[in-house]
Amino acid sequence: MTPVVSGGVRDSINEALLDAVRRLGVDGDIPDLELGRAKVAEHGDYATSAGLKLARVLHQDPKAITARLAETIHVAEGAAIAEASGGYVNFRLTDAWLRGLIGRVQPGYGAQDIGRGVRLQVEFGSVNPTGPLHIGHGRGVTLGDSICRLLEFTGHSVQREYYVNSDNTQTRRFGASVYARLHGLEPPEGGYTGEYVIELAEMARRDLAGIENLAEEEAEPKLRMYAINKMVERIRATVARVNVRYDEWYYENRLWESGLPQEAIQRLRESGHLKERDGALWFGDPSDDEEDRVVIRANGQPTYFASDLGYLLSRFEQRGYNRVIEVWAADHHGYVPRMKSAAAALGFDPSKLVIILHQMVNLKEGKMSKRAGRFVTLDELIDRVGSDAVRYFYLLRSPDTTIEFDLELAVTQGNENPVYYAQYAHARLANVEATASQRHPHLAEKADVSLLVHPWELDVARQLAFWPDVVEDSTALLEPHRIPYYVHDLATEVHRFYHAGNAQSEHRVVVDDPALTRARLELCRAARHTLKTALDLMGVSAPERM
RNA sequence: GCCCCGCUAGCUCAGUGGAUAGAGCAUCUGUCUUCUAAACAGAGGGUCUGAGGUUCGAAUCCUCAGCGGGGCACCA
Repeated sequence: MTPVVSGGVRDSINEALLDAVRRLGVDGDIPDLELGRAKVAEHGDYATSAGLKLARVLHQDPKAITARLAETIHVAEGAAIAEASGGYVNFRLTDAWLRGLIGRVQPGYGAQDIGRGVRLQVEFGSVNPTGPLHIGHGRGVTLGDSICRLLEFTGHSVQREYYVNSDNTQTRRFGASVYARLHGLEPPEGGYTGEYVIELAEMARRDLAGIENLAEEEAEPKLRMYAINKMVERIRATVARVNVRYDEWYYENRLWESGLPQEAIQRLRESGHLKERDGALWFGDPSDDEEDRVVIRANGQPTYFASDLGYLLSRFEQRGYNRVIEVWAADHHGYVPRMKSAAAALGFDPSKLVIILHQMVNLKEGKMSKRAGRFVTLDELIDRVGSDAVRYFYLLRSPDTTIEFDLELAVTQGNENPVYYAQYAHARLANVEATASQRHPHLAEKADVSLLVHPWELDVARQLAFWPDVVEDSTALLEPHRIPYYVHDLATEVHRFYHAGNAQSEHRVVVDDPALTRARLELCRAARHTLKTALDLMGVSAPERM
């Protein structure tokens, strides 16, 4: 069982701050007091501009307010002391509390109960299964997976889903391309020309007896489903290589078989959101100024949008998720308002449909085109730089930033890759712990952490104190990229701590004094657990030796 | 034309409206007979694209402009 820690020291400080503010006589609305990390060491660890904020409300001198706040504030457990500085109140974590924290850090430290068992679905990476994943898709699957890991870590009940398109225009073209290859022909206009389509046709010839004798009308759906299943298998294997897991591969045709799109269309028709025009059926919400969208084409075929209407029913109603998070590449951003207004029209709260957009991944060499079959696949990328580096590299960037993927650089990445820096810190700690157990086989069970007095020791503990904040912020904003930056900061403190022993041997972890060794070991253990936990959230391995 | 994202050190990027804007890489200078040097210590490097505005306070919010990328289907 992972111990659940509810919030970090920042939450305690914030509570103490709010309490003190109320005692100043501020009731009702308290403005955002902006408690954040102090940027300069002399300002302590956390700082708030509460004095400046409250000056307006109280019509008093900010300095006076700040001084009174600093006097009044008592942070629980004596975790931090407050001091006034100009219009700011600064908080400094106390050495005693930092020492106490070390012993409380267990595997899974930083886990929280923000979700309180809320059932939600994260749908991510749902690329048309008409080809292998390329490096752009890699971003979506690793981002989605880490968001899931974060949500699970913070007490949400998460279902991870890949939506498999099977009945849309693209997959039909895919089926038609396989059919063409089966008969030694070039794929039709707008079809898929990659080598793998030829392979699929050959495999289908073996596996589907007599398929080449059927007319296209009959053969294409069979070939399509066959090829899609093969591609899904391959996609599944690829994402597994980067530690991405799905609970469900939800096929589009399943929607139609269970009548959900039909049901959605029926309801929207009744509520007046659908209208006929030019022989087609259109969706439009009279209350917004979005353009109308086709649901059923003039030729009678439904669009992907019809499926998506049913998919909304499937998730919000049939399967009853409280919240659905979708991770899309930014080229789909134009579809966001449509989906939101469709959700609203079907009677769901559109704010429960959270859509995360990530920017594209470009190759410096030139654009990718899936249909032309010219792309660098995710598999190739993993082959070249390794799973850990792939995940770290993707997650390092905010979703809003376009990644310019310099393949040459990625391939030659070795020591300059930040993933090694973090992993090395973990491996070092593991090694030190192994050395200690050899030199001191019978160490005391309990550590006397009061022996930890050096700044480089307490700075490791200080960094550990910040971890729950990072978890909280990453979860609230659904921004896993904050994690690698934290991991880097923690690794820095670990390396410094370790290096103190290189400079002077009495500062090593493993020394003659068993009590001192035991105390430092406790710090190593806490830091190692935290590094491991953070790397896990990224899907990056934490090696014991390198 | 309309919509979305970006513009921060030579390069790649962080930076919930707060104090003196950070990191990695690259460059330069030091540190291994040692618990792992894939490390550590230090130096240089900035008109936060530009102009207005809001605010006690703006890289951050608003408006306009520029540049780059993406999108505006009876494709997804």
